[in-house]
Amino acid sequence: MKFLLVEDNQELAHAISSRMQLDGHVVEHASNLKDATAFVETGEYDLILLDIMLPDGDGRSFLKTHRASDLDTPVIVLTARSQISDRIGSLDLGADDYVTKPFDHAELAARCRAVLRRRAGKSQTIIRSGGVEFDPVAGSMAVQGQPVTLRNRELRLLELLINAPGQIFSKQKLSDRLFSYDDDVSENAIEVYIARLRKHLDPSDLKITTLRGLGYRLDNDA
Amino acid sequence: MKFLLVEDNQELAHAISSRMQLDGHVVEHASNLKDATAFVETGEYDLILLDIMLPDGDGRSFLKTHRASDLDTPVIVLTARSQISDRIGSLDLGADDYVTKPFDHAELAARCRAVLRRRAGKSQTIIRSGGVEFDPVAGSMAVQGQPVTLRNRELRLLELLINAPGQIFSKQKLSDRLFSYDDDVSENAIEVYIARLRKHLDPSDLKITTLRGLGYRLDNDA
DNA sequence: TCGGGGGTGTCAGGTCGGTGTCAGGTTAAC
DNA sequence: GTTAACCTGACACCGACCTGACACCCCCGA
Repeated sequence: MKFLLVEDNQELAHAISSRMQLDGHVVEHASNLKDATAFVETGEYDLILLDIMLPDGDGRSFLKTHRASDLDTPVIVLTARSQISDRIGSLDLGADDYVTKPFDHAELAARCRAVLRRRAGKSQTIIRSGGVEFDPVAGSMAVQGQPVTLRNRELRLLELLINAPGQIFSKQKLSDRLFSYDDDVSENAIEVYIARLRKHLDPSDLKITTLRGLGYRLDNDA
Repeated sequence: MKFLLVEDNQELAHAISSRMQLDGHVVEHASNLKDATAFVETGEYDLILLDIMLPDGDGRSFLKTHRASDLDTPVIVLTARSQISDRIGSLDLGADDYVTKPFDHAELAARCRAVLRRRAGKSQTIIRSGGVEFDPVAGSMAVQGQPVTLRNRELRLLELLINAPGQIFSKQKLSDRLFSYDDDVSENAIEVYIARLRKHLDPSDLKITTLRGLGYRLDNDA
């Protein structure tokens, strides 16, 4: 997927784009409205991440003209916490979702996935695989029909893995997605969560395979 | 499907119609009651999205004459965030559903689908679930047949939850929906209202589940 | 203008569950 | 056999959440 990030804070912009690249997305970065407009006119994007406060104007005006020109690229608005009115107003202007700064990168990634999924026409968000039903919106899972309550972290870990079955996730990668910068956790934490998730998945056909020195992978042993 | 959108705010109108077009619908747009009447007399629509506050009158009068002339096109009313009392009348006048601004476009789309789907039967606004009868217009609720009077905030909270049962609402989302921009309330306020609503729902099968770190969810423990 | 009352949000104290760490055991690699 | 990576049961901590009490405010009637 190709994203356009419109954000004037260079540091934050770098953090976001590197995080998005972890997910395999291509990110192009504009620091102001002028550049953003130029980018949109010349390229096609799957998603736009739009900061509201920009040096040369209000992000909402961009959003407005963007929608007015019949472009239907989904937009997620980034706002500061205090500017609640911005979030609400931007929804009216056609934003697909908003995230308040400071935000968890894991959360932003989740929102992006949700928006893209919604846009793909799949209003059906429930993922079924190997005897597991997973509903990220409801935060619920059922294994062989039996409902299982997952905790916050377990949920997010499962969401990561199940969205890319068969892919190898290094512990570093998982750690990056599950935790934010400032809290530095030991790699063992990941091992623990993998174990907990494994227990939940035990009755199903989904197995988490360990690849020594490489990471983990979700497989379907049907 | 062919929709008629009656809305004087041009930006919002454009946002809505472009969104609806994404879903493959044709949208015609009237900015006032006069135009709306002309549209309805000349064309056939599958659904009407009707703003209440219009430059040349109250949308409800349009709704009334519309119903009086035996047209059974479903109508979804768009109202500003306000007291329940403001909405009284619109559903009595034959609206099929209403959405309060500001709204998620995804939510509006969902309401549209719901209205069109249940159009086969009768227009039904009272929600019955798990021993609870909820009438959002009258602002009344009954648990196991016993009438319960809810306060304004409790009503709006219940309304949010019951319209999307099984979905997780973060505290921030609930806060955005329940309160307006200028008053910034602590997250604890949400917790308090959840508790108050829980007490009311106690005799019923509807339970509000806490998902630590994620939010709340309305479940039916039938 | 005053007083009352219902609705509303805050606060403080308490509870409890998720969370990450640790230590010791197990397994794979060489 | 040695080593490093990984697994896992137990545990303590911290913060999210709950809740009873309270102060505030707006509306109403006197």
